[in-house]
Amino acid sequence: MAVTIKDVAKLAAVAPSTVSRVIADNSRISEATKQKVKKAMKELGYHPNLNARSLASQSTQTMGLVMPSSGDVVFQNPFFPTVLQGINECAHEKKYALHMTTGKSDDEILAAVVNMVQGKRVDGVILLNSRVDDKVIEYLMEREFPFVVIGKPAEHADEITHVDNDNVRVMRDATEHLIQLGHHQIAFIGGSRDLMVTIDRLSGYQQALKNAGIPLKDEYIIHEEFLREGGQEAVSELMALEDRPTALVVVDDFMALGVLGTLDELGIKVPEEISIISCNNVLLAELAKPSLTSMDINIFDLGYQASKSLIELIENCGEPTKRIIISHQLVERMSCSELDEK
Amino acid sequence: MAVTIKDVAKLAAVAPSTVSRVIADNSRISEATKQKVKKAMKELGYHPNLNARSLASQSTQTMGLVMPSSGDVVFQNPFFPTVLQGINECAHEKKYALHMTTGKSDDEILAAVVNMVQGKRVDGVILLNSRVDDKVIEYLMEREFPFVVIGKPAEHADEITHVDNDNVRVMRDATEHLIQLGHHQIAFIGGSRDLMVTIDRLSGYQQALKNAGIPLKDEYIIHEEFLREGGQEAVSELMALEDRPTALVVVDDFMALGVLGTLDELGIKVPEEISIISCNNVLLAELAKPSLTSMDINIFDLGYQASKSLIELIENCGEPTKRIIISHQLVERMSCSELDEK
DNA sequence: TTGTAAGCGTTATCAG
DNA sequence: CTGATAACGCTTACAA
Repeated sequence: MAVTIKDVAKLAAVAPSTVSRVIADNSRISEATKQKVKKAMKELGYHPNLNARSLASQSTQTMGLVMPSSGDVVFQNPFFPTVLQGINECAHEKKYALHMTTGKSDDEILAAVVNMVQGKRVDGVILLNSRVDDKVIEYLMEREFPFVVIGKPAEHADEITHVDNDNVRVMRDATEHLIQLGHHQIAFIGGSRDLMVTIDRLSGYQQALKNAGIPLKDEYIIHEEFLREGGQEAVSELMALEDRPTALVVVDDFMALGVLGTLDELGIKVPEEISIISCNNVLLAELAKPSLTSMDINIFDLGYQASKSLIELIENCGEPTKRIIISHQLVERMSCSELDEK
Repeated sequence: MAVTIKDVAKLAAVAPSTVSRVIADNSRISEATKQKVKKAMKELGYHPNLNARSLASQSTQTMGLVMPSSGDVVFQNPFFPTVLQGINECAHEKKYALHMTTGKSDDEILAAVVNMVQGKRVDGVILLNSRVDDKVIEYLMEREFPFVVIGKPAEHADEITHVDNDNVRVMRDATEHLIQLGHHQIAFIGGSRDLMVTIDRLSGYQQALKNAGIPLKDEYIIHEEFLREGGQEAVSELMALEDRPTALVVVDDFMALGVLGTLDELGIKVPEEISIISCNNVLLAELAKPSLTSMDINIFDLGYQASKSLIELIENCGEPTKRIIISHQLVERMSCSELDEK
């Protein structure tokens, strides 16, 4: 049995409650006893039992992280380590710990969330992925449990605190970059249609074309079920079109890497024959060959701000629901070139 | 205040302890009351308070994960999501939850570990990276706290339960594959010299050459400080050698991707002019261009077994320390070719 | 088979 | 400023 607050109290010849006050750094306590108690704590190597504390204080100083289903390929995306880093940094500053949850299926994840919420293991929750028809969101809203989502929630977006990029602008900016380089035939490659990112980015792409007076073509819009097999064919078909695109906007670096591979197999040179711009700017973008011009969406900040907002939500109960937008910027590399034919 | 065991007891007209027994699925309890209690629980939407339970039972059903320092580039390696997936799967089967820890510095991480261990937030710990002179290991050993490490611990390897690949063989097999393809001039590209993986894999490389009667050359051994800047030059120098290697073994797919990039800039074709084989076989290997022949080290299993061993360690106190070796196998893709010059 | 009651290690509410 | 003492919600002997 470990050393408890009582042991410390005994050694310091004070009451347990006094020790507790010293730990909490309570104002009304004489410097003398404070030192005495601290000395006793050091001497015994005291460390508070957090379960007991949580039980008594009804707070855990812990936040729950809900990852996407681990079976999902998205899970492999380097997006997550980075966002985690941001979350952790802010959590650490505010002395919060992290409790994690994944699962093979959505039901499994929901069960885990219920368990950590009702089990009082966490004070709030960060959702790292929002999907259409999300049971977890539904559950948390119903219980009025503090949570924030990273990305835009598919439903009730204005009742839910979330941190996101302005994905419409992200993609509009990306597309405009291509347009400025002289491209008119620009195709869009996105992921699953019921991801909000995809939806927003698609609309940004469409806006940019519209603004530039370039007609939209259905054949220029592809939704691969995220990398792998399917993508290959889709890209091949795209390149087989007689008015083959001269440029591609891709919603994700990881996906762009796959596209790059397919293009290579088809013997199409990037950026000489076709330009590619993608989004997120993960480490991969730099390593790809050619290195990818990508829209940096400041993933770290996404995590940091989410963490920060959650803590605010937890600590000041009346906190209004917020929508926090993280900035983005173009990072030019080698995958785009000017179109100078005619 | 949420619904407690007492509320259930009252509704079911039994004692709180009876409810507790039903939850624990205690044997000595009549089917009648069991049903009665279960009904009451359902009716009230009862969910146990895990902090209270942990406090009373001195067990948390939670394991702590210690990630590498988040500043570290290693953190970005797709290795982690996969290993996490494995850990989670087994944890889930055994009804364990996951508590996570990262930090910017080693001290920060150690502090977080101390906090979760002494704070009794976890029953055991999995270390996802072992470094030389690891304070965390030192701490855990001293306290005799259950933990397992993924990878080989730098010190006390035979007193520490760990799950690892046979990295010497992994790299020996990789190198032999190249030798079978007719290569004699094979260079080694590894990461930080004080990572056990690097050390083991280097020695596997050396063994393979020795066995084949191929002389070792110092100029053929490179330790990039993991991708980025440094690596570029190192590879360039390597390729500037007059007896330039015809093949490369690389310790990590991510790193290999960087090498591929550099090679491309130098205008050297893979696999025509040089063959590359790497290790780990993460999703990336498939996506690279050319796709990478890689040694699959079954990362998922690494995580799964670590999780399993930790739980054994926690649940049966007398458990002997174990060393678990996960198998590996060659996955051939497009980055290696037969050497047929003369 | 079930109930009673004593912890588990804190915090929090009163008094003093 | 400090000390009792009652929660917090559950488990677990020990009785019955």
